[in-house]
Amino acid sequence: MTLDALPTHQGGAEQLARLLAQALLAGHWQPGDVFPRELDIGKHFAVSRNQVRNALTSLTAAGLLERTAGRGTLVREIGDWHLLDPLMSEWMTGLINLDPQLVRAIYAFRYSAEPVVAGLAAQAAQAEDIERLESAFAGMESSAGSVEARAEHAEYDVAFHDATYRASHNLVWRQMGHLLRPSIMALIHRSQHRTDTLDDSLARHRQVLDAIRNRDASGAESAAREVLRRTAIDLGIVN
Amino acid sequence: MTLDALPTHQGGAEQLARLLAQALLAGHWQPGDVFPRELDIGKHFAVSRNQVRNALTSLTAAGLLERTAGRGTLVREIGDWHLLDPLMSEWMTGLINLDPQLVRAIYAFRYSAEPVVAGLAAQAAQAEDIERLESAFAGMESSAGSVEARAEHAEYDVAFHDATYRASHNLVWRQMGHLLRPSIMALIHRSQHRTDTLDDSLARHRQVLDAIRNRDASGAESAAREVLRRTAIDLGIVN
DNA sequence: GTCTAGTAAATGTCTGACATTTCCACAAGC
DNA sequence: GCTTGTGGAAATGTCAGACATTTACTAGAC
Repeated sequence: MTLDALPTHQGGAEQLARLLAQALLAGHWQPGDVFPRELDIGKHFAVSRNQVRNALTSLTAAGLLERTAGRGTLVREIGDWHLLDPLMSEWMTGLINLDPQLVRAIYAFRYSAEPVVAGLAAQAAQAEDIERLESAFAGMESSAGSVEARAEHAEYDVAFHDATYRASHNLVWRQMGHLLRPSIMALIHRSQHRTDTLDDSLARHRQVLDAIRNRDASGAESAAREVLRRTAIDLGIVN
Repeated sequence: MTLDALPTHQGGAEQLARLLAQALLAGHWQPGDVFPRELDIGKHFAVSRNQVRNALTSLTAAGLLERTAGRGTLVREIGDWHLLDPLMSEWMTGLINLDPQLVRAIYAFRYSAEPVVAGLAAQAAQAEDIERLESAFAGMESSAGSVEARAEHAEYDVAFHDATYRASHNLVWRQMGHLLRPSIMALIHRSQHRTDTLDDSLARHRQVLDAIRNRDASGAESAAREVLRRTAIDLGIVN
């Protein structure tokens, strides 16, 4: 794999890191491949060696690359990637072609975790948390009708789940929710929402909201599970 | 807070990053405080500005610091820390004086998550997973008697929990377990194990192992909950 | 008083040189 | 023939200095 296939670069080291990372996430290089040298990258994108090094430092920190003085830069295998690294999370945003294996793993995680989180939220939610959930749900409702508002609907959907994690009032879960944002977005974009299934999805979200509002922990748990069952159907994981 | 209270530094930028990060994790600086300037740090530890910048880049990536050209470096509040960053995980290893707020948050997360993980493990565990759990438990048993084997016992304890996460056969949970390693270690070191409580802890771990071996998901869930109740008592969170 | 220009101080960036590590080839010695 | 050592090439790692950019503060003009 050469650099020629990549789009032209514009901006600082962060942009360059994002560009290279997404190329790696899309599988443009195979694990074990040697990555281009610093000087070549710098020459190709017309940036200083400093910028290249800063970018490569990020990719290395995320477990995508392995660098050794004298040998060069190697591409690591998927199992070594730091999926929960915030940088990864950022790079995955807007990336639609996720590995199917990864999609299933993330779904399975959410199916096991999110009911618990919803239960915690029902216990710990405060007024502002309820407000966030309500406004996200209202956004989902208002953007449910039209087809062109699909992106907007996805935003509100993600906001709803994020608000749920946040309402648990646990530092770790909250971060988890933040990190899962792009994954959830990818799942939503993969799931084909027809209008009838959309109504069903809305109804299930509403039950989560109501249960949290009523401080009904076990109700929130089962409602969250129902939301994810709906997601599974839309994803084609089950029928 | 000045730099004078910190131990002397020896090694590269990673060592320096670790040193500064641990000082931050221990709460030596308050959120909002200004962090020492690059040149001062370099002078104090007798390292080049480059090393300092590399170290500070890591701390910034982990959400510990916020740097702005012209203003300087500020310490961010605990809610902004990237607790799930692998770097954090590394820095927390061997650190016994964790922020109490952090200890409670991590414990609360484990109390909500680990039962679910144990349940998944009971469903998905394969022969090698059971083996890992068994050998970890055997190590815990053999090192339970003597006082001098306390560090060894902690190792096996951590290995047991790690094996549980791994047995869930979910990529995300597995990484989660890996990231939680140092936190779990810190929790174990904080908990004062007397010999009588240690027997109790062992018995509860055994129940988790048995439930997973018998593919008893709900049994594993409640057993894992019991293990964490024991931990809570040892931590002094509850009586 | 208020706005503005200027100045100091901090982080960000570029550049070139040098250090260190690794691999490879080639030759010497047993 | 096999090992061993030695040297050079190539890659990343480190350093030092100058310069750029951003920010906050201050002094002065009006």
